[in-house]
Amino acid sequence: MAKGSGLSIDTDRIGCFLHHPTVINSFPDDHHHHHHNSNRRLNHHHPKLKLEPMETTQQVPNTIQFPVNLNCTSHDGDEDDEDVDPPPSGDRRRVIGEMDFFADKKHGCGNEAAAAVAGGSDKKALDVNVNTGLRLLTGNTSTCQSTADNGKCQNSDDKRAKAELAVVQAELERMNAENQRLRDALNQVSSNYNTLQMHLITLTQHQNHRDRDHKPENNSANGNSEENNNILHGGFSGGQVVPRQFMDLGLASAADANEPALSPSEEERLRSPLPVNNAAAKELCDDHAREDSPEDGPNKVARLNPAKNVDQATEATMRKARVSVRARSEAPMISDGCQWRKYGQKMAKGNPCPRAYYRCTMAAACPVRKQVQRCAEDRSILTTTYEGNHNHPLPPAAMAMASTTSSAARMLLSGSMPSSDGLIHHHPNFLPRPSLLPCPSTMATISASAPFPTVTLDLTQNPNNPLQFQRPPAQFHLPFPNPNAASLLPQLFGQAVHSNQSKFSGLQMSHDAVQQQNSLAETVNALTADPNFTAALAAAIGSLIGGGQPNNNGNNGGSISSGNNNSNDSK
DNA sequence: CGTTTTTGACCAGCGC
DNA sequence: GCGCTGGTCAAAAACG
Repeated sequence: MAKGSGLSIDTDRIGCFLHHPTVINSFPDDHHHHHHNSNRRLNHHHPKLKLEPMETTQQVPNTIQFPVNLNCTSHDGDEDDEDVDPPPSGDRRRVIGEMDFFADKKHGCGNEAAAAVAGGSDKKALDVNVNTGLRLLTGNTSTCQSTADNGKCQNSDDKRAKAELAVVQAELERMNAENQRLRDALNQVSSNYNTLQMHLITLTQHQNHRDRDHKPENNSANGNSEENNNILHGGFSGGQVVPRQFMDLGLASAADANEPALSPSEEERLRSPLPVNNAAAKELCDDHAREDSPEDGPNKVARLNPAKNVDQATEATMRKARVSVRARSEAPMISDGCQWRKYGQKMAKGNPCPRAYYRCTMAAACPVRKQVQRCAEDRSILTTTYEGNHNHPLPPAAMAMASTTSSAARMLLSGSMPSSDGLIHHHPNFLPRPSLLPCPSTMATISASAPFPTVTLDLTQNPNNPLQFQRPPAQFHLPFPNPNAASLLPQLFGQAVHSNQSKFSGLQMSHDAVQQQNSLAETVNALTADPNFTAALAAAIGSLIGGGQPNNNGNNGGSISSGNNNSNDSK
């Protein structure tokens, strides 16, 4: 409705706006943060991962089948250096050599094999420096070399050596395949670990919340069974902890007190690895929405056209989930690796500093937006609020921030926060890796009372926080002594993500999928591995791991709880 | 000249 | 219904 008063109101605000010296051009054009082209390459061929399978007891018997030593496999010039490092003179090689020896003898051609090794053209096969067993073999080669049939023997042995080389190469391929399978298994285990971790956290929160409530009605037959059902199955959608806002938007849990228990198939889906992409998350949310009886409010629309509008509602909810990052910075905007375009600036109530609105421009229709505003009380504090999920691959520099905010948002959407008091501080016990996250609980706060579910990461409270941005020598903004530190944040994030990617290298996952697999916890791990990186940031992020749903796509952000419940924003 | 920023206007939600 | 506020649009201006 074109409220006629709009003009005067806006004009008034504009007037206010103009009276503040910080308003005009307070966000200069320095925020085109192009991708930091990381030189870090994906560690797709981790030598250790490749070699380990060969050391397993399962591999050794296979080597027995090969008549000739496998030493050449370690020195074959055709090999990928990354695939096979020159192994140390370890037990495996010795074992193989000895096996070769006996294998040759078993075939009754021990001397021939030795001759092939000794007189053969493949000098690589002579590499017996670590192989005592082959030393014995080579010691017998004089017989063949000293005979008149030496040439014939050599010719025959050359062929034999070639054949053996082919066999060895085949074995190498087989081992590579085995490595690949093991990597896949490792990835699967890692993924399952993350999933279980998140489930555990959620269940812990459920339990904690239930203990706090002490609601007698929870003991009722239905409620109890439903709750137990969900807990037993690791469902992360405990109804009691889902903020009403989400329910209204179609994300409510099926475990809501009045809701029937999940169907087996749906339980299975909830049990299985959490959604790793937007589609899956949406699907899951949609499932929930389908089970929810529409409430008044936003779901009125969904009642008219459930399938379509539930999607819309889900999208809306995902978009409204926000993650806010507060950090000290003299710069107008924190570099997060993404490209943003400013589309608006507004004076917000209670804050003389304008709020700038940006949208992601890395893809045509990327719905991600962010708001940037200085804190009224302390203008050295910059609050950046992310909202929405990226619909495009992210550069490494942006992946970590996106993953972080997405995880935080998904924690909100997964219902892993209480609904009653509206504002909670994450308890350290909820953190998967408490030792890594010695943060004050106030570093990460969740607001469910605000119009939009909001997570706030406060990076300003730790006095030792390296993210205390120094006055920038240039445009940006980071807390590192290095004048170029400004660019380190995204790179560090990117590095963290990279190191995660390496874990999934064998899965041939898409860029998105990799991101999706990356848990926030892993990100924190990687971050904390960097001694220069802020423990406070890790702590803040880690405090969100609880529901952290690794989702590449995701920048979600938010603070500001539109309702401006963030006192520091003081709008 | 294409892209980005600025900024007045518009819209929707909410409270009274 | 009206006023207030947050958020967004879009034409004009600025920028590179």
